Parts: sequence; structure tokens; C-alpha cells
Amino acid sequence: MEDFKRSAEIYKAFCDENRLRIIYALKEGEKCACTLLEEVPVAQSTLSHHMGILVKSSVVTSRRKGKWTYYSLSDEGARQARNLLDEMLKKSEDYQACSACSD
Amino acid sequence: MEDFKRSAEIYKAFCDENRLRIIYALKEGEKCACTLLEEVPVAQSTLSHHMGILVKSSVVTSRRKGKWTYYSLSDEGARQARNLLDEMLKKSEDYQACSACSD
DNA sequence: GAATCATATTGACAAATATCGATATATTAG
DNA sequence: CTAATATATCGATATTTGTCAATATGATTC
Repeated sequence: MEDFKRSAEIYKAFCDENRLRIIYALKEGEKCACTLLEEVPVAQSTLSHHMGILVKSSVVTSRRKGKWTYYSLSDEGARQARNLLDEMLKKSEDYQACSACSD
Repeated sequence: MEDFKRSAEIYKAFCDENRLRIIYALKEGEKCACTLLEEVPVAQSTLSHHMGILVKSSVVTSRRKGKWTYYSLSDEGARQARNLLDEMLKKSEDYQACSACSD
């Protein structure tokens, strides 16, 4: 709740158009990289790069199963992102509606 | 709910460490740029740049009062960011827990 | 209107990021 | 063991972003 660096890392998940596409695709269910690759218009190496960022943010988890890596939305990551957003946007108890204001 | 470009723009507000510091400072109340400048370790022009991004994201609103520009957290922007996050992280009705899975 | 103050804009630069093709690694299939 | 497949990593490059100093704009004050 003051570790702005880590918080920013979490929101990195959402500040890129293609990563939002990926998250959106994962709403339907767990998918392997090759499936995501069909749905998101980027090269394979680029997808891999984005998946790394998404996993680091903890919004997405990965699991290896043979040749495939399956990705899915993380409930825990979602909870964390939501809580943090609430925390950041909640005005404090003694919020000053208008500082040094002459209106 | 498919305008990924606009959605990414909204989350740009949260994916930089210093912008999070600014948002955090605004939880206390409306503040002018010069006050924020004392609390966030960046140059004046850099602060102005960040404020532009925050306003574009709609998370922060600005109001001009004489020489000063006052910034504050936008309830409407907060609502929008929260709704969008929920929307993005909510698994769909027929979520496939495990696609083509042999577990 | 000249001086002062708060903020925005501009220009330059460095750092970070998104992207791709090529290659490496790891697993499965034959 | 070899070939094929899925994914990750590497190297290169273009774009974007964060940053600052300098300057411009706009408002207030004298």
C-alpha cells in the first residue's frame, strides 16, 4: 500500500492494448499460448513477452503441461488488482474537497 | 467493452510509479500543481506531463482557478476504472476451467 | 504595462517497451 | 535417435515514455 513500484507492475498488465486483448481472450477459459496466438495479432515471440509481463503482474498464471503452457486468469491476482485499485481511489477520511479555496 | 485502446489509456494512470504517488497524494484532497510538486520528486514540467496523462485517463479532473490549476480524484473516473477492471477480470459464463486438458 | 508567479509547452535525450525474425530449448511422436 | 511441435530467449530495431531545462502562456500584483 506504499510499494508504488510493485503496484505499477501489477497495472502494467492493463496498460497495453494487446495485453488487454489477451486478458479478454482468457475470460473464456484457460488457453495455451498457441490458441492465444490465433486470437491476438502479434508474433509468437511478442506474445511470449506479453505473457511474461502478465504473469509477473500476477493477473495471469501459467502451468506447463507437456509441450504446452496453459495460461489462465488468476482469481488471487484479480482480487489483488481490485483491492489495490479501491485502495488507490478511495478518498481519505478527512478528504479536503477544496484546498485553499475561495469558491 | 472492446475498445482496448481507450481502456489501456485509462490504466496508463496506474502503471507508472510517480503517477501512483500523485494519485496517492490526491486521496487527501484537491491540490494544486504546486502542492503536488512538493510531494512528488519530479521537475515541474514532468509533473505537468503526468497530470496530462492522468486527466486523459479520466481518473483525475482539473479545474482552473486564477493562476492555479487544482487537481482532484474523479469519482466518475474511479467508477469507470473499477467497472472496467471488473469487466476485464470477470470470467465468462461458460468459462472453460481447463481447455483440452487431460488432468 | 512591467514584474512576478503558476502552469503548460517545447525540444532534447535517455531509458523502457513493443515488435519481429532467428535461434535455442524442451517435449512429444515417429 | 530424428523430426516435428510449442514455447522461450536473443539480438536488433523502431516507437513510446519519462525526464529535465528552457521557454511560452496566462493570471495577478504593483
